[in-house]
Amino acid sequence: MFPGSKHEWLGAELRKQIEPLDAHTPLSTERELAVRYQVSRATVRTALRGLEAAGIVYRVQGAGTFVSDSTVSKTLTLTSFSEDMRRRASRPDSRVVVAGEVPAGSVIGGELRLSVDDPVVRLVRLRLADDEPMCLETSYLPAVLVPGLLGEDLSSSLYEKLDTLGIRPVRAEQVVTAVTTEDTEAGLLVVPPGAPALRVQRIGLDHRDQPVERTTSLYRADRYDLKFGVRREPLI
Amino acid sequence: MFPGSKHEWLGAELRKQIEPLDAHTPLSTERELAVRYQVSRATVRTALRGLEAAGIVYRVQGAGTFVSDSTVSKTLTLTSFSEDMRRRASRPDSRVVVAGEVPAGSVIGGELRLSVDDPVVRLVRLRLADDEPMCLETSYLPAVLVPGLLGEDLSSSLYEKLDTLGIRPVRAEQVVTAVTTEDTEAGLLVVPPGAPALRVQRIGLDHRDQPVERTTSLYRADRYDLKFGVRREPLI
DNA sequence: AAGTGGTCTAGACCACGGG
DNA sequence: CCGTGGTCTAGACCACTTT
Repeated sequence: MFPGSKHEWLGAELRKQIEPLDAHTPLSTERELAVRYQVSRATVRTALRGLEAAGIVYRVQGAGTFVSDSTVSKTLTLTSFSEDMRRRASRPDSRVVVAGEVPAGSVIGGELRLSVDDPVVRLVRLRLADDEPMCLETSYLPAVLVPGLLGEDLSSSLYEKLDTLGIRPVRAEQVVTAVTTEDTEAGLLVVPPGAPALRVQRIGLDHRDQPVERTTSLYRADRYDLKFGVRREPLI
Repeated sequence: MFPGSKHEWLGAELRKQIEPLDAHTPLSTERELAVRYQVSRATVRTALRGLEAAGIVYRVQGAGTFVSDSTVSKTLTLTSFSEDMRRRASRPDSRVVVAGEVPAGSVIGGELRLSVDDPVVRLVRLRLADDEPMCLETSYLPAVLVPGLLGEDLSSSLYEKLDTLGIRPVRAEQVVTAVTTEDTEAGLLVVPPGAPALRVQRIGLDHRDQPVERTTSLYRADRYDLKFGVRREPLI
């Protein structure tokens, strides 16, 4: 009751109870849960839908709801490098390579829905995990949205800083490609030139579908992979 | 009313109407739609949730529901190579490189939840798009699930064949990495040895969370990228 | 203040799965 | 057959955005 809605609370509660259970263990039925937690069945279903979307349970019509066998990963969600590394039990860090304000230009301007002359903050950072170079990240942000950002310490989480400014990407569109590293990139990542890398280009959008961030991440192929779940039909 | 549920029908209906609209155009309110289509507001919300999950609309509490500006792509769903290529307006084809039955072994056995001695069908195919090599695909399937598969023409869609056998992956767990091609792979893909490639390893699961397929796809980096949308929090 | 989407209820019937 | 999750209804109140 304290923070959010009933279904959110119930979802968190069930999550805790499910944690130690083996895969394919059946949960209580929706009707039982509704009685036990003194909520309507619709609320139970909303909570379960959240767990299903998170890859924690699966449901079979006519049979029941069961604990998922998630060997690989939870459904892909939008995360920052810092969050990602902490989840992998690594210590994230970063070194700022370039930080400054430049005109958007046509490519970045188009993607962030700005004019070519509108100023954007450009930020190139080398991201480290446990002091090892992991990823070279180039971010562009509309300058009007992030006043004073360039005066701050940029070696910690950018997403946390944006959050304090009221900027919260809730959705992103990503394009993933395999590339071989150029000389300067290879030098920064401490790999031989031509070593393979995973290039992830992301446009972050806020709750009104406005672009707030455009980031290209170049990950060392030997130290990074992208794990995620997909569904045949989007969940409804 | 003909094929499925009301919310499915309504979702498809709204989808058609939304198609020509500009991004950020507001839809009718949920209450209006409920009256117009003679359904409850809950049903309208179910339909809209589907469109939201598909990246077609976004909703802002207190303001309304709006057409998404999807420059890149719809949310990632589980698709076969054939579907994927047709969506990219390319003509898919394939050449069978190897097809046979082998013992699962510890790696494949573990992933498909079989014993090391259980037989699996191994299928290596070169996938073409518009007659150009695109991807080298190695699939493993539990042999008991696919009797007679090896006697059929395997150059068309594997997923369609599986479907006729009642095998339908609804979910998959994927791991994407960047690699450089080995000599034999490079030869089949017609790229220089050492050329970059995108490696997608997938375990397909049916509606009961049972593994039914394990496929490794090696895509030419110069001809393929992976586009998808992600959300900060899973949709509920 | 008015209107929007978000949450929640109590009830009903349907489609499917298992004994 | 019975019990399961899936769909649907009609209504209510809340949190939020806009005017």
